[in-house]
Order: sequence, then C-alpha cells, then structure tokens
Amino acid sequence: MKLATWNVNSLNVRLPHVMQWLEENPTDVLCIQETKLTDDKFPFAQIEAAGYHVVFSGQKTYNGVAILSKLPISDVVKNNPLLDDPQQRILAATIDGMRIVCAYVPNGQSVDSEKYLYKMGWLDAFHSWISDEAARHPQLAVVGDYNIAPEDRDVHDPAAWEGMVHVSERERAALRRLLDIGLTDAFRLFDQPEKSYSWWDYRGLGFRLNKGLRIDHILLSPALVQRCSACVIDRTPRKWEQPSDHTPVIATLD
DNA sequence: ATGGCTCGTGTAACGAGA
Repeated sequence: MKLATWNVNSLNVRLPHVMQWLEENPTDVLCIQETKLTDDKFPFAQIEAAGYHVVFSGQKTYNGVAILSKLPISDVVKNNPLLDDPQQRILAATIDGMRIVCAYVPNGQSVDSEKYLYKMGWLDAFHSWISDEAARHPQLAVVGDYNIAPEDRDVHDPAAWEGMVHVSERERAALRRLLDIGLTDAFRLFDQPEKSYSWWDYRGLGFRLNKGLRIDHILLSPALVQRCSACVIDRTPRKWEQPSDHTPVIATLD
C-alpha cells in the first residue's frame, strides 16, 4: 500500500491538483495539511466520488488537516488530547490495522517570535502524546509537514539558513526526540538523490533553482519500517500551474 | 539589500506562510 503526505496550501485552490495527482498516482492513504477550510466547506462529496473515505478537521483561514483513504477509517481523534490548542493541526485515525497521525507542525515564523515558543511547546506536547500512541499502536505512522529540516543535507544553503527557524538546533532536537521514541524517517531508509527537498519558496525562482527544504516527513514505527520498501518525493505537481509550495512524499508499505 | 510569491479575507492592503 502507498501512504502519502502533502501540504496543499489551500484545498479550495488545490482540489483539482489533489484529484489529478490521485488519478495518476494510486494512493491508499493521503494525509493533507493546510486545507484552510472550515468543515462546512470541506469538499467531501468530490473526494468520496473519487472512491475515498475522508475525515477532516479545519478552521477559518489557517491550518486544517484531512485524511483520505481507500479503506474505511475508524477511531478518529482530532487534536492532541494533551494540549488545549484552538488551531486545527492534528488528525489521527486507524486504517487497515495501522494508526495514522496526520500533523501540521507550527511554522514558528522566526526564532525570536512568540510563534517559535508556541511551536516548541506544541512539539513538547506532541512528543508526550506520540509516546503514548507508539506504546498503544505497534503499527504507527506519524506523517505531515513538520516545518523542520532534520539535517544540513535537507537544506539547499545550510550556511544561509544556520540558526534560522526550520533548522535551529532546538527544533532539530525536538525532532530527534520524536525519533528516539522509536520512529524512523522513512526517506532516509533508502539511497536518495542529493538535494532532495519537499518545499520551495514561491519567490525568487525557488523551485527552478532548487532552493528548497525537506520539511515534510513520514515517520514509521519499527513494525512499519519492516514493511517499507520505498520512500520518494514526487516533484511533479510542483511543476503544474498554480502549484502548492510543498510536494507529496510517498512511502510504499508491503 | 528583508525584497522576491501565494494564500484568505473581503473587495484594499495585510498577515501568514517557510
């Protein structure tokens, strides 16, 4: 089965891209971030017509997450029960015996901002909750837009980005703590092309010059690592007209 | 060089994203 994550930067704008991408790339579970839609405006009918079950949790203007699945979805949890967070950034569900967590980690804006403190506190609570989920669910996948580039090789210009939000040591340490629970970055299970990124700035020819960051991740528990035979980033939809600034990451689980 | 582009909101700029 194929499990994918994609920050679509407005599902209202990107629904045609999602539909086209799913047609061309048979995917069993797709986790979406930044739907930017209240639940009453979520386009569930179009998605169901394409043969998917779907659950979603959104709000006005910002954030919002969804899980699309060919197989039925059960035991849905919205948000981290350990954090009182008005922002809709987390959706967890059980599909085909796997526990799937779809997460949109806060951006953080800049290391000296209030939003950075919110990001760090959010990640701390996320770690506590995911520890519980890992203990409860041997087959666990924690996927989404982490807004953290794990290592310098995940950054197009590490010198220019040193200490900045998305690459700061505190953020990287928070991500390593998640891995220390027993999760593995599926992308690094395999040989990958150099300069592989999942996000490129809209400005300044970011994509054409491959000035990107790898900040979208699929983290797998040991039982799912055993099943994982591939993990790739699909740059194709970033080349389409009016693209999201992120592009899908896909893991194959046998 | 602090901009560069794209969203939603709401119908003009502005905040946010990364």
